[in-house]
Amino acid sequence: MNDSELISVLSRRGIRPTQQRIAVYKYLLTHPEHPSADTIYRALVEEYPVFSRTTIYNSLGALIEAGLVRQVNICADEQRFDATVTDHGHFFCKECGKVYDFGFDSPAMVSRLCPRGFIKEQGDVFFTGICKHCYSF
Amino acid sequence: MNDSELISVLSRRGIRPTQQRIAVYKYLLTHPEHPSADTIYRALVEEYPVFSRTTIYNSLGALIEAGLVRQVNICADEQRFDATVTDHGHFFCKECGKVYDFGFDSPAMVSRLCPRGFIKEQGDVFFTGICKHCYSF
DNA sequence: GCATTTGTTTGTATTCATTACAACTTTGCT
DNA sequence: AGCAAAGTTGTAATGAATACAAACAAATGC
Repeated sequence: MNDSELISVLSRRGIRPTQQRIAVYKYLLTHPEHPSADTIYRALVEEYPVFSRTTIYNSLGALIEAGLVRQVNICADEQRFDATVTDHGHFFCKECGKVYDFGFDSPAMVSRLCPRGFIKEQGDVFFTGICKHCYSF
Repeated sequence: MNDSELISVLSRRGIRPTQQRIAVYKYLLTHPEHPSADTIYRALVEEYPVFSRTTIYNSLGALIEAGLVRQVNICADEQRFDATVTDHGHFFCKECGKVYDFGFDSPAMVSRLCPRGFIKEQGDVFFTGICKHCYSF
């Protein structure tokens, strides 16, 4: 996705396509490893020397509000963020700290877990354990 | 579960059944609404005036290590704790803020979602939305 | 074009959950 | 009893997230 496409995506969602928001969104799109606010900040401050931590949080807030980004509550110590908003699961490796995405064979299955009468807006499946790569040792 | 039963449960899990750990565990067993560390602290300090916040965290850590308690990453701002360790889901109502537990029709279904080669230690299904009671209005 | 207002960014100060640490206490064992 | 190991306590430190006010930019009205 190039910059003009990003601008139109943000505009269509009703938020002003500022340089900072575009940079944050672009970073999330190109780094699907669920970075923390701090990770995003460290990366972007290299590229744009004047970039405030607060702006990271503000931009993430605006993007979440607009439905373009999701918050992932997978680690206890810090929030992680994810530009993939379609239903998918997360696997957190206790060993290497990475968060892996995985799809569902049948997405409807997950919705079927939701109890009757409860209106589901967002669903997440979280697993914690040892990832494929760390288990080899 | 009375105190002597609690003592034997803790002992069997390999942790010393101290008064404080028993108190924390008993609180979680009798309060299934997923309290935070602070909520537990405030409640227990009433009963046992000398009770440190650090002890709450230490006890929770020991109980989690022993597999008797689970950490629930429901809110971004604070950890919640849960003495129900069998696989179950959580529904967070945006309206009333309550966290509902729900079981699965077929628990194996959840494990089947875990990607191949990844060693699952803990699984959690988490829905956000509007609960049955808030939807009625 | 210029002034006004509205929204955004920035940097610093603050909040607050959690952790680190060292002194003290309790428990288990011989 | 006496000793070592484990647990508890309170305070201090950490660090992610938020509040806030000043500076800045962009949109609107004239």
